[in-house]
Amino acid sequence: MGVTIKDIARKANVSLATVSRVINNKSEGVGPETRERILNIMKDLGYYPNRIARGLVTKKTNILGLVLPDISNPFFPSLARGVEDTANKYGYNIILCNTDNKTEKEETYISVLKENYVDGVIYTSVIRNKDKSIEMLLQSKIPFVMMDRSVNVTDIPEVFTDGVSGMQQIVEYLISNDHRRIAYISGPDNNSPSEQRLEGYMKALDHAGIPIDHTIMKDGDYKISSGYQCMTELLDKGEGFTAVACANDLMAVGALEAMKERGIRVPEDISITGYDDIYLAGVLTPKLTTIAQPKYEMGCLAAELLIKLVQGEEIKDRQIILQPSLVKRESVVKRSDMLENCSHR
Amino acid sequence: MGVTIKDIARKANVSLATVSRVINNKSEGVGPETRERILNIMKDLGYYPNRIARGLVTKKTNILGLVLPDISNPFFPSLARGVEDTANKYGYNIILCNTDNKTEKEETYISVLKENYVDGVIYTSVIRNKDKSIEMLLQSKIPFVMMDRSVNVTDIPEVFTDGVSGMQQIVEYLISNDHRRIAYISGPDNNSPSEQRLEGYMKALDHAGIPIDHTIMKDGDYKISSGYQCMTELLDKGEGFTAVACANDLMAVGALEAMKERGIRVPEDISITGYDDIYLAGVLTPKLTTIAQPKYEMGCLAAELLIKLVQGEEIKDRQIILQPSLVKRESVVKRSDMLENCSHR
DNA sequence: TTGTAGGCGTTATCAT
DNA sequence: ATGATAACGCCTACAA
Repeated sequence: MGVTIKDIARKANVSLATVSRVINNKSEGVGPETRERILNIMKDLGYYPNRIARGLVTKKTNILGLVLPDISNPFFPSLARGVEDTANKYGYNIILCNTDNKTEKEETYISVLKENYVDGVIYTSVIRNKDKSIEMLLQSKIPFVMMDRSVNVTDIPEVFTDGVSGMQQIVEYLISNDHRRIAYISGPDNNSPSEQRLEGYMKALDHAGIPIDHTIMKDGDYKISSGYQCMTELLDKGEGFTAVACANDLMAVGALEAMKERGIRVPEDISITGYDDIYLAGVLTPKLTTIAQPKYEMGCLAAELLIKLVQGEEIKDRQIILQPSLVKRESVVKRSDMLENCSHR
Repeated sequence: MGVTIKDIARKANVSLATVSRVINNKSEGVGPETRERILNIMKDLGYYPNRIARGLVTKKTNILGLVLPDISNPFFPSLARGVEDTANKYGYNIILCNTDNKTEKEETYISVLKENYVDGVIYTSVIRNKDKSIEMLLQSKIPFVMMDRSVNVTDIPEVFTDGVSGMQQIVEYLISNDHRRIAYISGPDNNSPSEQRLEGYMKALDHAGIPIDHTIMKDGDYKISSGYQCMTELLDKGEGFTAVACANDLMAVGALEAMKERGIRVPEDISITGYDDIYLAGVLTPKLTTIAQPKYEMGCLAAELLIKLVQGEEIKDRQIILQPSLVKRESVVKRSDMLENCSHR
């Protein structure tokens, strides 16, 4: 097939070893002139190393696995881009795997990744503590870092953003705008960010001395449709809330839709907030006030951490927690600025 | 490291060859009982094949390269998901590469992909006809299919959607709504879809006997900011157009923004159309009338085609052209329904 | 500085 | 139905 190290060795009248040395430019192991000659021949013949063969002996493939729920979910592309960019920067490539949050697919992919002898994997999984796929990863000794979701197991490297702080910030912002009855549409209960955000919501209310009212809290699943659904229920049965905090932007979109259909104006009648700051948050009407996560950066940091792990570097912090930030736009208004006598019921 | 074929051979008291046979379950080459025994031992020892070693001899890695401009551009995730899903279905994995439309990055990635001996690549590139990276691909004999963009070189397998038909459809829709002065915000000139769409625009006008007026045509680059910029110019200097067709949704977002700032109402004052039907088209206000491309399907078909190529199947159509479809929403209105005496100047 | 030779884990071609 | 054994392309002691 392609030209191999052998071809160029023959043509240069040297041994395979010598060629190999110049390929991996071992500092001083070859005479400057032979090196030159070999380099030229390599260029002439259009030689490029066979990473497969190399991998077989070095046990390194320079490939990283990136397993996440769904690349077509607007939240993940930035993360993926971040890991790809930094992986590339360090000479690694990434294999993309979509799991749809299905444990089964996760396990299958982890297996495949192992078979491919990837050097490491970046993992965004539904798993809670020690799940099977984590166990597989652990015992296979392949380095990995959890991204975006925490598994709450010490010693497992992870990078994610502080969800309780994020949600707390935005709910406190709502409170500082004089809202007291703040409804909540949560995410699914199978992942840590969702849990953290709920905790942040409760913490904010607690700090402000506002009692938790479960009648204005709904369980969503991060999808637009569930935002719509939850908002509808809230509108039908919720008692006099003036604002609603959503666990992600997508659900806010659905909620917005539900309100629009009923002629409820945002933020004049009800204020709403999202979470994630995906790209559509800024183009909605009204533009959505939300919490921005440093997505791209998270991807970069996860990759960086993983690569250090792979290369056996000594690292102090195996847990990187990023801080989210509030981005104020148009969907929240002070309670005193709300339309006076509006009843949305 | 891991347990190898050798370990299990020893434990089963058979030769490597026999084990290999059961691994690749060669139909009948092993006695049913030995097969059974070997299978069990494999399970016991937690054996999984080393694809690297296998690849070295078979020259097959079961890995496909997916090179596209930018996974964080809302247009691509669906495509990527499509190829990943079908690749996975056939037992392939994909390596993701982001090129940012930079020729240099494209070439680098093609090289890397070659070094990794991927079995094939799916390529979304800026290249026009025979560019260097295509040349590399061609001479390296690795199967590839162009996706989303056509290179206009016969014999190169490609799957894309018919851009002239798409734009023609939507402009004709505008015309059927009695619009005669239809502005156009084009895409960058370095890719075929952009060219095709422009052609579709002109064709539609031509069929309707409407003269092309370059004063209401602007060159954008597919980004939100350029939609904003072009619309601003149009508003400043364009003469009495009642509708504007954008070469993609993102630019329509920018254009919408520009109009909103000036208090121009859409579609009451001006109708607008997008192209691509990305996620946000349906959540804008007004909801954007646009052309939908079967993105996910395109990814699937591209992968399917590539895999056939890889597996040496005989294929009749090396070019798959998908048909886009008009999705009518709220951003276009009949000219007679426009606000009477409005002047947006 | 350079060459020899063994081995990485599998598959594949012969034999047996 | 099985077993030797030679590749596959490269790296790496160990020699020279």
